[in-house]
This record gives sequence, C-alpha cells and structure tokens, in this order.
Amino acid sequence: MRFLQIFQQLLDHYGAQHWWPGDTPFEVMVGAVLTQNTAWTNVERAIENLKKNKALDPEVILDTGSKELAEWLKPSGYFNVKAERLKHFCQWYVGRGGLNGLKGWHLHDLRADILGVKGIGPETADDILLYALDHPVFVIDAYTRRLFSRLGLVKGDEGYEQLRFKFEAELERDVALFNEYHALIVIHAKDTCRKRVPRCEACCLEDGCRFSKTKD
DNA sequence: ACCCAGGGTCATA
DNA sequence: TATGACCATGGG
Repeated sequence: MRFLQIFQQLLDHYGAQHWWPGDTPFEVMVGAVLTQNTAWTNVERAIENLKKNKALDPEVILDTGSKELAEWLKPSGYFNVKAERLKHFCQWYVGRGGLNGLKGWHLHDLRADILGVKGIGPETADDILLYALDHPVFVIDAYTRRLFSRLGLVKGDEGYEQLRFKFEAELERDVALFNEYHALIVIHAKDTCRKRVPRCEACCLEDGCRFSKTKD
C-alpha cells in the first residue's frame, strides 16, 4: 500500500509525465543506451546529431563507421563505448526482425534475450522493455534505490533483480503504472537536485517534508 | 576546481 | 560475490 501511496503523492505533485521522451520506439531504445550514467540534456544533443545525419535508423547505424558514429555521439559522453554498444544493439534489433519481430514475445524470454547484448545491462533492458515495447517491468535506477532506501522501504544494497521483484510485488503489474512511476521518481530526483539538496537525498516524502520543502 | 549524471564491462581477489 | 578502474561530455 505504501508504494502506491507514494506514487499518488508524486503524481499529485508533479502531474503525469507521459514518458519516455522520443518520437518512436527506436528513438526510445537509442536514448536508453545513450543515457547510461549520463545527463539527458547531453543525450538529446547526440540524438539530434543522429537525426541531422539521418542516422536514427538501425540499418544506417550499422552501415556507419565506428569513428563517424562516435563523432555524432560525442556530446553524450563515453562516445567510443556507446558507438559499439549502439551497433551491438542494432545488430540484435535487426536480427530479431525490428519492431514487428519483437512483438509476441513472452516478457521473460525477451528480457533474457536482450540482456545477451553486450552493453545492455538490466536497467537499459528494462527501459527498452517498458518504454519502447510496453512490457510491465519496473525500472530500478540509482534514484529509485536512493529514495526508497531513504524512506526506509528497502535496504539499499540489494541486487537489481531483488529490488525489481520487490517493486513488482508491491504494485499491480501494469504498464501505465510502472511507466509513470519511474518517470516521476526521476523527475522528483531532478527537482530536489535543482533545489540544491545535497545528493538529492534531503528531500523525502515523509510528513512535514512535502517535496518542495528541504530538510536539514 | 570539484561533483555528478536516468550504467555496464572487465580484471582482479 | 564483491570491489575497483575505466569509459568522457557538459552543467551546476
């Protein structure tokens, strides 16, 4: 019940976020790879570069030299690593038959399959599954771990899967709910950061500290 | 001049 | 299994 209440508080305060930013499922997937440990504003520039070069397309990415691709990805950081990761992902994407080929999979099988791609870890996989392919997985990121650990609802040092199972057990298995919840957690974290709250941790959802109030 | 960002891989013990 | 090094740009 507590997990749902927190969702309601966040939703009431921030409103629906309608995530993920991106015009197409493929753009969402590319964004998921590029945003690894990276500020979203930097990712936007890289995606703009891809669009400018008509390269926001798996076939084009595969036909582009790593050097040139890395150049386009430069603003998103880790550009050499990400160029390879994007190529690995596109190879998988095309190999599975693109968006159409990815329909009709069982979530468990698809998740295991995509985790086999070099450079796609659990969070990136779940971003893709939830925000591009509409599968009900709860995305766990550093913000989620930090916030709920601070709220005393999780220990904080659990493994990724353990945390994911916890959230998925506490909530109704619903794509729209998981989609909005993770988005709100990220927005909340950015909001508290913007207010210069140290490490985004001094704002909590407890009584007397209602989102905008800073403790300490 | 730091610190951090919507992680993941690889080498080591 | 569990740390640590590494990847790298841009904003606060």
